Amino acid sequence: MASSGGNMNSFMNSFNSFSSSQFMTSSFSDLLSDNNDNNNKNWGFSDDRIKSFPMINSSSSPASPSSYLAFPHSLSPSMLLDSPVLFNNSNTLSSPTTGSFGNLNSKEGNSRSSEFSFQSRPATSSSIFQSSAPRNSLEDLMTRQQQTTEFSTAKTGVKSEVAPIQSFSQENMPNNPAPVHYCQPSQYVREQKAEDGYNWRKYGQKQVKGSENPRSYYKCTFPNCPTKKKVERNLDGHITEIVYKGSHNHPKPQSTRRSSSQSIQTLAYSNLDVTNQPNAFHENGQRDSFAVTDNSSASFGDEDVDQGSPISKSGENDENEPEAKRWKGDNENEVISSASRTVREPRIVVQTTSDIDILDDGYRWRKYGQKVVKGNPNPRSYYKCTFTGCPVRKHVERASHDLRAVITTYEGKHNHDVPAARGSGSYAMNRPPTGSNNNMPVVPRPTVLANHSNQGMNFNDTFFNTTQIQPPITLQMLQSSGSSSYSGFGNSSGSYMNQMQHTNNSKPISKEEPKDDLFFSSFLN
DNA sequence: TTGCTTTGACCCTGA
DNA sequence: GTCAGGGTCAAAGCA
Repeated sequence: MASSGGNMNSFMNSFNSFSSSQFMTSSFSDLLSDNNDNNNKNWGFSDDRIKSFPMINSSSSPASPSSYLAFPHSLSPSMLLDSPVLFNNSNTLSSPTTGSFGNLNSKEGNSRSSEFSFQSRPATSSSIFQSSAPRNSLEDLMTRQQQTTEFSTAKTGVKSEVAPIQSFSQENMPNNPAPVHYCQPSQYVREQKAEDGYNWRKYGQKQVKGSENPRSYYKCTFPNCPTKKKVERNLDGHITEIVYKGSHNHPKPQSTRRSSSQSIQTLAYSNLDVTNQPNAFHENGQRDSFAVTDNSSASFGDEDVDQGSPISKSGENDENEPEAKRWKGDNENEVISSASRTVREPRIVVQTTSDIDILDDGYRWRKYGQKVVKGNPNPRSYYKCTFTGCPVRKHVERASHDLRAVITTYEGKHNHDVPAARGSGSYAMNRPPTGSNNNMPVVPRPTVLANHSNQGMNFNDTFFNTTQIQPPITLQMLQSSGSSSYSGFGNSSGSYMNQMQHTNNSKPISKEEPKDDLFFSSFLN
């Protein structure tokens, strides 16, 4: 566990290491295989593994968007669409994470194309689909990985329940020379059905208000499997967004309909989250400056998970939360559950709605109050740790400026270990999004633990000093480089990464005025 | 016959 | 209590 997260430096190094050049020179299969080696423990995100994931090239260049969008000719984005991203990292802040790039295939630039929400998942599967990745590599990968890796969609936004993913169109990517390959709608649809290896049955479709894109609802056809997903397509029939709900309670079916192309292993890049996740803490109470949370890392192979990995189990025993709640992702209770070891200090976590489910700290909480606090029209839910005698409390509220962002504040520290039911040590690190199996799509999402200096302090009587910000990155943010703290993905200033810097900063950061630069810098150091 | 999609209606939840 | 919106149900149709 300790290693799973690694420290901030290692993380950043990983990022740096994962320069575009490296990525470009490494075959996709190689990357996957490497990840596979550790998938049981680190889900591909342990220290070195991170290198395999081109999150953001911190130092060099604002990552050209193109680098994230290029796909091998043989690999159509559609193949990736349904894949439940697996980054199961456990604490995935899943979501919004997704940083998925929807509509990559949309040349016309449909309505969705204009929205790019990186949702805190800078490193997306799309990253892996560098044009350099030869088809052979991909096929190899499939063969070797045997469906162990899932690729979050490049073409669509794949997000876990909690993670809203949005589209990422070419036109939104300045200087994007890399061609985006996409298949025709028919092909797209066909492949879309099998790309994640599971069988789905459509049980509904609806026109959602505010969007011209119809939303389709699918259920996993496996008996008693609670997994569902909703898919939004634009008028052209291209998927603009996919949201997975729940987790498969069975191995991926050895479907005969899976053609070689369909069997493409999707590599899920879940949130690269390093948040106040439990994972961030070592057994001895020390915590890394940076930890990759469940959400974050790349979780690989739902099969691995389903077939005995601790992760799958953790997902199943995840409180048996009602699906509906997780699906909506608006129930703060869901937020609570991650495998954190000990809340060493109060902290504030800002994450997107989709993250709610994933913001699981491993402890059990009981809601004891709710109220609207001045300055924020959104109600603040209050929770207490249910462990007898444990003084820890936390409250959760949505940011007034962005409903997708949830601010979680911890008070005090646990005087006990993480409830066994919540998972074992590995669980802490690899635990999939709440209630979900590892197959939940999660996007890598870097998160940083803030305030090392506070370590060891007794926060029992006080609320927080640290802030963790994991705001969703939207196209708007990207486009408004000047005014937005999230502006410009790949832009050294004001990017999502910048936000990450915050949490690493030793001094408290107000949520109102995130120090983006600092946040970003932390990854570079 | 089986399995899947379509689609209008119903249910639930929140404002 | 009412309304609106999202999610789900289930009958009908299709392949």
